[in-house]
Amino acid sequence: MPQPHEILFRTLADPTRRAIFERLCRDGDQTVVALTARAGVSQPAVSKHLGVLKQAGLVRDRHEGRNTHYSAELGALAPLIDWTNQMTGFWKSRFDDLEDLLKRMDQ
Amino acid sequence: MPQPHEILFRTLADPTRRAIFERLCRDGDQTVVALTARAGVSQPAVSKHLGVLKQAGLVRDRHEGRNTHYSAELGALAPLIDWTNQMTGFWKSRFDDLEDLLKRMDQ
DNA sequence: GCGATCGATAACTCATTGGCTATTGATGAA
DNA sequence: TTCATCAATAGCCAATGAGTTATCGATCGC
Repeated sequence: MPQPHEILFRTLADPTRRAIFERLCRDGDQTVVALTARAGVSQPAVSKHLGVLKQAGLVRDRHEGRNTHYSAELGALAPLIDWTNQMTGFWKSRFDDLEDLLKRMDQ
Repeated sequence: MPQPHEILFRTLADPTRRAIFERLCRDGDQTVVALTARAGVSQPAVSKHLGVLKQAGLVRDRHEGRNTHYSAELGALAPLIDWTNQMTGFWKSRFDDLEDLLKRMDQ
């Protein structure tokens, strides 16, 4: 399977899609109409974005009569956090290596 | 000005570009030829990616004779970390609000 | 000085994708 | 039952952008 952060970066790169996700994080559960009202794009566009977000595991949907409620799935952000930690961690490793080297030279 | 995380998501969405950045994080300073050797794409493509990364503040370049060395600028990742913290933070806020509400109902 | 290498730019192609309108299936209200 | 609303799908279009080859200025080694 592809690295878990791959799909997250790709999914969150689009501003409209990210705005929808942010809205769900800020305000919780939302129906498609509610989201469409503020998205600045058509309802089908919103539905498509929600489909992509769902595919990435970033949202869940819950059917209630003829309404569909979407909500953010914050746990799905974990690979993103892991990735940044790893990137900054690599630097620390190299720094530690340098420290070790200097220590060894000192002896 | 555009939100600082906007350009980061857009820049890091491309796998080839992200791989170049990861390589710089892992192994530090690299010339364009060295990066091209492992990138799986042509040298002009690598140069273009480095230009985009530089525009986003994610890398710095250092000229040394006819070689150009690039290095990762980890501080540029801060807005990404802030963004994820904010998203998860929103959830906590809503949870706190709910707690407050329940408390008030309890009285 | 001369040929070779480094890295950036130009010009182009092609696939991807985000947007739209139209439509349809499903549910709720009258 | 009938009409309206919700949300997803289909089909299309235009813009974006990642890749290519060709080239060019600059620097190094001989």
